[in-house]
Parts: sequence; C-alpha cells; structure tokens
Amino acid sequence: MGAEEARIAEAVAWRPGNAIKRAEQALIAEKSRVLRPFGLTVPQYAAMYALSLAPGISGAKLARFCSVTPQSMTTVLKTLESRGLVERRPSSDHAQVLVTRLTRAGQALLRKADAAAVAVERRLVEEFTPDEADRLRDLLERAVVVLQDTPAGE
Amino acid sequence: MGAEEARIAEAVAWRPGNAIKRAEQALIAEKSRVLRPFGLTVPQYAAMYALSLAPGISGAKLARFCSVTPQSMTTVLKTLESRGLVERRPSSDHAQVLVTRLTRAGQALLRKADAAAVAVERRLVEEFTPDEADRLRDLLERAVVVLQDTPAGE
DNA sequence: CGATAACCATAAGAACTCTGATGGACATCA
DNA sequence: TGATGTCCATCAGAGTTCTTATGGTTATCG
Repeated sequence: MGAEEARIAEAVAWRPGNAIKRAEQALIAEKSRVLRPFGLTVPQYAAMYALSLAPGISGAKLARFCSVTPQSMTTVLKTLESRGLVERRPSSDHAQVLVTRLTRAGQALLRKADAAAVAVERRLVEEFTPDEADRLRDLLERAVVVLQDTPAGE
Repeated sequence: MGAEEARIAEAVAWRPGNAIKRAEQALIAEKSRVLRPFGLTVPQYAAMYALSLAPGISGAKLARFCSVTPQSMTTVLKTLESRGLVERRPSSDHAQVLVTRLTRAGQALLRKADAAAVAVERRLVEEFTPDEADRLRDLLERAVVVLQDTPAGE
C-alpha cells in the first residue's frame, strides 16, 4: 500500500497550497509541543503575548490583532480568566468595553512560555539566510494578496 | 489607536512564523469561501478528494493522507456520511477496517467543488513564475524539516 | 436633537482539532 | 501455539474556530 500512498501524494504535490498547509501544521505542532509544559495552547499564548504588548486592550481589538473573530477570542479569554492568568473589568470610559489585562501570575507564566516560543521562531530564522527569510516573507505576502483579492468572477 | 496597532504589528514582524500563519489563514479563508456554495468545509473537501484518489481506503490511512488524527477524520466522515456523500462498510478482509467510498452523490458534488478549489490553487500558481513557485516550495519544505527535527535540547 | 453608522460583547449552533484511553483484530516470530 | 507488536476504530473531554443573530453603546452627521 506504500506505493499507492506515494502515488496519491504525488497527485497533490503540485498544489502550492499544500506546501503552505504543511508548513503551518509543522509550525503549530512544534509550538504546541513547547508550550504544553506551561499548560498553554498556541491561541492562548498568542492572546497573552498580545496583551503583554497592549495591556488593557479591548477583546475586539485583541481579536483583530490575533486574526481571529471576537467570538473566538472570547472563548480563549474565558479559559485564561478561569485560570487567573488574565482579568477583565468594564472600562471606565466605555461601558460596553471590557478592559483585559494579564494578572501577575499571567505575566510570570508568559515570560517563561515566551522564551520557549521565541526559541522555535529562532530555529526558523537560523535555518535561512537573511536574504532567504526576506524572500520567503515576500513570496508568502504575495500569496496572501492574490488570495485576498476578490477573483475576477465577483 | 491605529498608531498603537502599528507599533504592535511591528513588534512581531520579525517572526517568520507569522508570515506562514497569515498565508495559511488567507488560503483556508479563500477555499472556505469558494466551497461554501457546495455546503462543504475545507476538511470535508480534502477528505472527499483523497477518497476520489483512493476509493475504499481505511479511515486511518485517509487521516494520514490528510495529515489529521484518526479521531478528526472520524468526525469529518460521520458528517459526510450523514449527508449521504460517503458510505462506510466493514471490510471483507479485515473485520476491524471500515471501507469508505464516495457515493454517486458524493462523486457528483466533488466534481463541482473540485473545480472551484483547483481554481484557487491556479490563482496561486499564476501569481508566481515557475522558479518562484519552486523557491517557495523549497523554503517551506526546509521550514518543515527544521521544525520537525527534534531540537538540540531533547 | 435625532438618525445612521460603527463598534463592542455575547449567545447559539455546528464543525474541526487534539490528547488520552480502550478494545478488538491481525501478523510475526519464538 | 502463544506472546508481542502493530494497526484500526471509537469514546470521552477540552479547546478553537466559524457563521448567524441579538442588543447595547458611542460617534458622526444631517
């Protein structure tokens, strides 16, 4: 059956989307692995990291920054809040805004988890020359643009 | 607040993982969009496409081919089965294997959905010269390798 | 001042994903 | 023959994600 699997794999190799998908999967698998000792998932880490850069940001802004919907961010924040890693209070300025911040425990955990996450990125950076890294970013950015451009049919 | 968001975006720009993530998100967003008229999600389409290449494959093999866990594939197949797009029967050779195939309705739907999905890949291919496409595949493949290699610490 | 638009939070429902654990079937080899 | 190892399917539980829809607040503009 190995031969059949090779035949199948060949049939989809030409699709560039597959290369992107495999890379992303490897990336989140590795990040998940290094974050697991801290009890954090990748989305949880991403939210905490963003909160460390912009304390008190609204959930909606946080969602935009992490490229997820506000609903997704709400569930992530609820989990983090239940563990005492973040706290949410109504804003004094805007009654409908929930101000979200890392707790001291959250800050402490993030410091350790961030070191592990950054190490993964560093392994990626060190695999490439600066030129190659720029090239990769450029190619991926062009892929994003062509994908986001509404196609001719609409 | 736009200035703060720009400052934050800058703080993560160096991470190559972000470029990969954005590309993958754009890819699945676009594929979801073109598949929606057919009532298919990206994982459902991927499973049906794989089934068209290897009719009667086991769920476990299908999962490996689609790079998901057998558990995930089971949920996808259950959904497809409930819609009459695939059928699963115990194998005559191996009692514990469920042979999965596309139904006629599944084949008909896949033909139409595949045209839409391939069109997305084609837009991607046409954005790049053959050299660039090869370069992108190569860079991403190297990223996968470095991520999958167990790091020095272990 | 009032209407419209923009923004925020959240509920409901469906789908996908994983880890961990269980149990059955097959194959190989001692 | 029997033990070991491998493969398959599935349950249970937790987490993330989306779409769709609701309702409240703020800001802008006529």
